Amino acid sequence: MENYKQLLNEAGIKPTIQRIKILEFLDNTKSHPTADAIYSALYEKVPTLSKATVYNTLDILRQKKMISAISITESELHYDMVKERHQHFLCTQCGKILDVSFNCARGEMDTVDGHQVAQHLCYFRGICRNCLKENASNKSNT
Amino acid sequence: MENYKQLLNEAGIKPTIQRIKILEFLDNTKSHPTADAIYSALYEKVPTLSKATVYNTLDILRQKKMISAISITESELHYDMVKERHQHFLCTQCGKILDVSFNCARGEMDTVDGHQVAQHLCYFRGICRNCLKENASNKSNT
DNA sequence: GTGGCTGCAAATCATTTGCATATAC
DNA sequence: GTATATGCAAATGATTTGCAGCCAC
Repeated sequence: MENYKQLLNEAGIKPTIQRIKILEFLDNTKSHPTADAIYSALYEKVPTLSKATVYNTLDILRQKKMISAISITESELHYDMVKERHQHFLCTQCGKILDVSFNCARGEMDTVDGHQVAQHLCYFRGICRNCLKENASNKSNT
Repeated sequence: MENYKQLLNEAGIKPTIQRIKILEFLDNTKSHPTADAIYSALYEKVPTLSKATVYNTLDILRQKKMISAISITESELHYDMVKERHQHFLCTQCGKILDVSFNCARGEMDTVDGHQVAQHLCYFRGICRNCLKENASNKSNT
């Protein structure tokens, strides 16, 4: 926990228990949770936590580029701790959002059609390898 | 208008005046409007139009792959008539969403990390060339 | 006539805001 | 001690839903 406190301090964010817990949670999950999922997961440990604080904290962490938002589901935002460059894959069968390693050949480009690119997002949708496997074994059982 | 009627018929969608107008509007704008913008734009021409019908129509057109939704702003969805493959650029200064021609080297790939890719979305954010130009001329005037 | 489509209003869901209280330094 | 953060509840904004009336075939 000291780690996260230090990270927040370094970013100039006052390290309250709520913020530490949210950052810690994001760092230790691969599930790309929504604000609501974060709230639900932390509510037991920090019973006074409010959703407003979760949204507020997510906004601050985003401003400081410590986390990023993923809009792949087109309904609510999912959050991810920013680490190595990676992209996201939404399985349209199980609904999971997975990290995929994919580097666009022109991923480092700084202009497209004369526009200055600051950020480049890439999303994939399809069937994840887990569902593919299950589908295959279900089929063979029939 | 006959054109759009025919398009809808071919897709197996009953061509009501509301649906024809929405499709026509999407085909004739480059602004990637939101559901609300479509409603506002058509309200004069089709005064009985309701937002429920707009949302409903957009969903149907989307199911039939005649239009696509763009979640680049992360708040509301914008809509686009599906034509040649292109990507989208959000100008963080003027807020416009522009089409950009960009083909990812691996854009045609059908798997990433073993997951079967059905759809591949790419979004860019930055400053559009128009704003860049204005910024430059404002600077030189100072 | 009947089924599907529309329009209205109410409901829902994610997110934001206002404000009084609590907390960190 | 003071500024800042939190928590609650109400507000907002996008989207969805239920349902009665309407229209096309």
